[in-house]
Amino acid sequence: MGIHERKQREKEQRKIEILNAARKVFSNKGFNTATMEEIASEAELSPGTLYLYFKNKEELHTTLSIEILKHLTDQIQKVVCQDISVEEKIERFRDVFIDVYDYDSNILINLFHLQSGETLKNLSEEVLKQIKTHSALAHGAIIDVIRQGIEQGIFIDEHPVALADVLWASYAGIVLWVDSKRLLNDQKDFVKPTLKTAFKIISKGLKK
Amino acid sequence: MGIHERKQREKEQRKIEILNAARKVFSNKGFNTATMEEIASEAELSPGTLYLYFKNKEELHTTLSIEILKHLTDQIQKVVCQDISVEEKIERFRDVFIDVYDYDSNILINLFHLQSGETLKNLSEEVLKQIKTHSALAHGAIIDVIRQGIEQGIFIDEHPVALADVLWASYAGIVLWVDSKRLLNDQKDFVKPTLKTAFKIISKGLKK
Amino acid sequence: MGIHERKQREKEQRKIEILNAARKVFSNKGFNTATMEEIASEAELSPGTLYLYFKNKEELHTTLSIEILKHLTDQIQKVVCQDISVEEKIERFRDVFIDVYDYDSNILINLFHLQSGETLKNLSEEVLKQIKTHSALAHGAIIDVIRQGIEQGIFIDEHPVALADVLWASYAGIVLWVDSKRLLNDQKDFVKPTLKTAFKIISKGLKK
Amino acid sequence: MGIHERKQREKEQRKIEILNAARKVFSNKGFNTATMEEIASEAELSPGTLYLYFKNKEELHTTLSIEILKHLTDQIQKVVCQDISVEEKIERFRDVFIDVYDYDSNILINLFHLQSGETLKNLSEEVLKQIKTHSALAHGAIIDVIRQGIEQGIFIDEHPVALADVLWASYAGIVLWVDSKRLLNDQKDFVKPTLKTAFKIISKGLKK
DNA sequence: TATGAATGAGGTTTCATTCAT
DNA sequence: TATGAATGAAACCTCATTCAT
Repeated sequence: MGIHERKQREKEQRKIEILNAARKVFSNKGFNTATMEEIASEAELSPGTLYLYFKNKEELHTTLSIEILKHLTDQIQKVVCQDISVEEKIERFRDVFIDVYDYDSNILINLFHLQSGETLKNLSEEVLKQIKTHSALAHGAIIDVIRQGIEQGIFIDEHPVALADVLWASYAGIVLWVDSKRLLNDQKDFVKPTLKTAFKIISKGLKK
Repeated sequence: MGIHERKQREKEQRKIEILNAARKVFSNKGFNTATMEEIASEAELSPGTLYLYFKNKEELHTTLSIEILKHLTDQIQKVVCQDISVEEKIERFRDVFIDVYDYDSNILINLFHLQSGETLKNLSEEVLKQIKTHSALAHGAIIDVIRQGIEQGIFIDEHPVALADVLWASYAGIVLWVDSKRLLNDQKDFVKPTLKTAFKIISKGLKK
Repeated sequence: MGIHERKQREKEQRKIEILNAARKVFSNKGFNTATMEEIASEAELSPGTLYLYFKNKEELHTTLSIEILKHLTDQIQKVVCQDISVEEKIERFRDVFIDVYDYDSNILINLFHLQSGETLKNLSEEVLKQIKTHSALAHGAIIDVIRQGIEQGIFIDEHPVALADVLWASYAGIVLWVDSKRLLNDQKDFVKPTLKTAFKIISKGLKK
Repeated sequence: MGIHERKQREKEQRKIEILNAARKVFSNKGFNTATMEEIASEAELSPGTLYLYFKNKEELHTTLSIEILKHLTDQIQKVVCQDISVEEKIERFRDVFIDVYDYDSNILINLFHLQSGETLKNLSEEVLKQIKTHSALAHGAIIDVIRQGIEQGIFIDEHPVALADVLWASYAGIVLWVDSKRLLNDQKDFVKPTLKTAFKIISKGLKK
């Protein structure tokens, strides 16, 4: 490995460290309450260093959010390609959400906050476009599966986009909700069971 | 009516005007981006006056949120007392949400934001307690209805609290979701149909 | 005088105080080295207060500069309207410069710095337009007088705009120069004589 | 040539490269707006390297300015030694200014900015002394020529220092002025004619 | 009670300078 | 000698809150 390559890799590593620190602090405090100094301190760097890797606070936050959205989209698209039944795919969607929540619960929270109106208003047009694009991919995948279910006569005969919205939004709502309950009650272990119950109910509701 | 009473009433009236202004601004901008000056201007008052009625920005915001929570709780409790079947009650819950969203969509958005972890972390213990209390009432009402459904053998045999969580969280998630789509796409009219579809699916999923 | 009027006047007064403080500090340190805190301190105000009267540092500085430019333009235009000979008008121009320098030497220094390329680059289009407009008025007045001189066969037969440029630029250069000598040598009293000599030479050079 | 000598020469060469880059950037942006990183990038070096050759940003800038001043002084002194009439010497002064402006217009601009009060205030005592010394040489040369003119009865009978000041300051003012007009109007070609007209006027004004 | 000018703490961001490699 | 990532001090600016009127 050449010296240039090594440096490049170190730089990437540093960027990841900053993103990790930022994810932690943003998740704990939210965009406005989090401070760059706190993120720097969490990353064991000085404030100025953050600006070598990200143009400003907003870009740091958005990079984080888009990264999250990409990750989820990838996982969902993988499910669609699998050679399994429609019902199993819906179950895999559930597993994707639960896996991602397990891996880093902040990921999902952050994503769903991004998609709430309040946050959307402060983003640049260009970033909004990226989010729309990636969201469209994820939802497109879900819609495809639901459409298959309707065509096969398994699911109720509604507009597939509306059904996909319900599916996605319910997941999102449940994740936000159980997370806030976790915070309020300092309990941690009822998230997964609740998610499973939720999915079961919604999947069942989708069927004819 | 004595002069003291009249003064008291005027004071209450002024407080309501401030809350109305604050609700508008907080809903448009979010807690951090909204400024006290903006709220004062919306209420056609000076910034200083706000502090005669509310200790600080946080208290103003929280008063608002609790008021919203109370309103929803009231409506839900009214449903529970009605002499109708379990299934009809679930349908009424849906109508309550839709009515409240119709009356002021920001009310619901605000409430669900309040219940997301981000906002919760910045509240005082005392306020958290109030929120917990009122939430408990609303959820208790929903849980009761679901428990009845289970006892009557109509609903699936799961823990009623989990089912209530799913119900509530799905509603919340769907409201946030459709609201963000509304903001992104400048469309307004698909909120109610989507909500109805969502309720239909979830209610159906609850049944045996 | 009504209470509103009095408040308005106080506000104007405060604005003038800030401009005075700013003029002092900017003249001492230059735009970049001067700090808002220093200006605030000079005005016996807190930093935040400055922003109640001026949008930002740049606007404060530019307000100052345009004020200066306006003042000079006014004085020059008054000379043009007087019923005196061309040669006397040129002499009056000299007196205007000397008077303004006498009244507040920083005024002229600031103005000529504004017109140096370095400063111009950092201004907004709108402000540049204002400067161009006011400059055009002042130069227009000077050009008119010179044109009269040429028409009357008193001045050399060159393009009046070029002659006006020379006149103006020489004044500016001499003011900057003697001011820097004043700073370097801590002498004060050779400014006015030098200015007079300069004007005499240039006026003489203009003549046939 | 020994290895030590060669190294020394390389070092000098590198220093000149840095000065060239710095001249370009300072001229474009001014002292405060220019950044060391930009200068380094222009010189195709890393920021750290600049500090091997110059103690800090200030010293880099001042070295540049003094170099410029030296250059102009050299040219002017050469004129003084020539075996030509007083009037021709004054004309040569004009040519020196025009040549230097032609060679690198930024040189003159930079020099005259250095001599404006704003810049002077931020310099160390030692550097000020150097500037004073070199300025004195240039002005001394000009004063000598003017004194000759007075002694020969060609020039008006004023204090030669004042006349030299007028000459120098007018040159400086005109260069700054036409340069700012060039920037404002994106015209390039009226500098030299204006300078020539200016010199003609001032030279004529100097004569009896 | 109502005002609104003033405050000043605290946040984001820049950039001259350093130092380990 | 050369690098360039990292530093951290210091600047601009905002806005919740106060207080004299």
